[in-house]
Amino acid sequence: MQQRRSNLERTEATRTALLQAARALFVEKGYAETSTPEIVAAARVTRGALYHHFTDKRDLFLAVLEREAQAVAGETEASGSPDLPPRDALLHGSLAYLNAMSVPGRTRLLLIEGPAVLGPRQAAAIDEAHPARTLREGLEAVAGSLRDPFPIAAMTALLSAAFDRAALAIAEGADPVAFETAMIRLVERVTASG
Amino acid sequence: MQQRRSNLERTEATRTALLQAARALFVEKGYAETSTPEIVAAARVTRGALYHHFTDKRDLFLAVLEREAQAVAGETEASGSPDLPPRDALLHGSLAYLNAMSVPGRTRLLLIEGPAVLGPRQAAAIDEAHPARTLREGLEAVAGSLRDPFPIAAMTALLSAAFDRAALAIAEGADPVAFETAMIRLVERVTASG
DNA sequence: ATTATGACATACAATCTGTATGTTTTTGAC
DNA sequence: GTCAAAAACATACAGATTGTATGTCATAAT
Repeated sequence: MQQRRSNLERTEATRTALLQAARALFVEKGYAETSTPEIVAAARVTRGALYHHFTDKRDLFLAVLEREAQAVAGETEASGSPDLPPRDALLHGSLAYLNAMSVPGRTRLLLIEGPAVLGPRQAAAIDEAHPARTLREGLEAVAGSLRDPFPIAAMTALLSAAFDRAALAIAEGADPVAFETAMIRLVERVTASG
Repeated sequence: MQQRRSNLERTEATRTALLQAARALFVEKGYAETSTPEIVAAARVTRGALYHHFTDKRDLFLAVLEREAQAVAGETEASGSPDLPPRDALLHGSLAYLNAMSVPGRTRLLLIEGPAVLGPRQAAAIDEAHPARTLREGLEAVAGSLRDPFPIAAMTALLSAAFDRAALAIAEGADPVAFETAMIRLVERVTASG
């Protein structure tokens, strides 16, 4: 009755089953309120499998997060419009990011649970891997044409936080248009040459 | 050998002992990694006392948070400078807030653990009780003199998020001046009439 | 075919949380 | 001042959770 699957296939199958089940539960109930017995039950595996593939619950959570962050990166990048003037590219990317973050559960995982479970440092590192880095590069691209410059790294962090709050608010049911408008306004004002 | 303390004194004493011990441990190790046996040991009480005064661990955490939020409110308000023009008052209050948030542990409690433990909704409610409300009122005060208006509620949320990130970054060791500069720049640009 | 390795499965020890049930102070009436 | 009621604890306990240790079975390597 055995399927005669290769080890690679077995690993792949149980890992993704665990990641999907864990993601759903972490989104629904949060990290702390989700138990490993629940996760393995949903994934139809045993705890032995979990602890074979991940060092602990936190490690599983980290894997879920990295996967999610990569999905965000992919989706925003996919919406990339090449050969736009820097400032327009920045504004365009802003909306793409908010759109990518509107996938259910994403804000809770990346913006709420992540920092608490992994600590602000590691969470910031994950953010810096793409969203924050992209934003910073966008700001650098327009900074050249500004009269009085500003601390780019700091401003990147501040705008990044604003983006995240906008995503969070939209996910919580706030009016998307209002937040998109406010966010665009913010970026426009900051990057205005005047 | 009994001290013959009144019930009010007893309650007050153990409650503050618990709140102080809990605060220190929550700051040091986070909410999840702090156990109630640890807390009561540090406070020199028993778990019975804890569960007599608070319904559960989360309730104790909530009490710690509200205390901390009130301290922030008090400190920023104390630095209040009456009869300043609205825009100057806003800028002045901005720095006061960042200053108040620089008390060790405050960012971790209010900005990291809080949202994760209580959920973004309740955490936002605590924020709205003073910092966000103050900011919104400040924005409303200057909004009148702006050419094209913006969604004030949304903009309040975004700037509030930026403030919090600045506070967090400074607490993590980033250059305070850079972040204060960037933050002031942000507020100035948004509230600029042009 | 046989052995080694990877992929699990099961059992266990240590904790932790919340509750239930005692015990000791205070308090309030008499 | 005495005594009952209530508040303020203290102790014991049940249930659940985490990580580990150990055992088993499928796959891979020789």
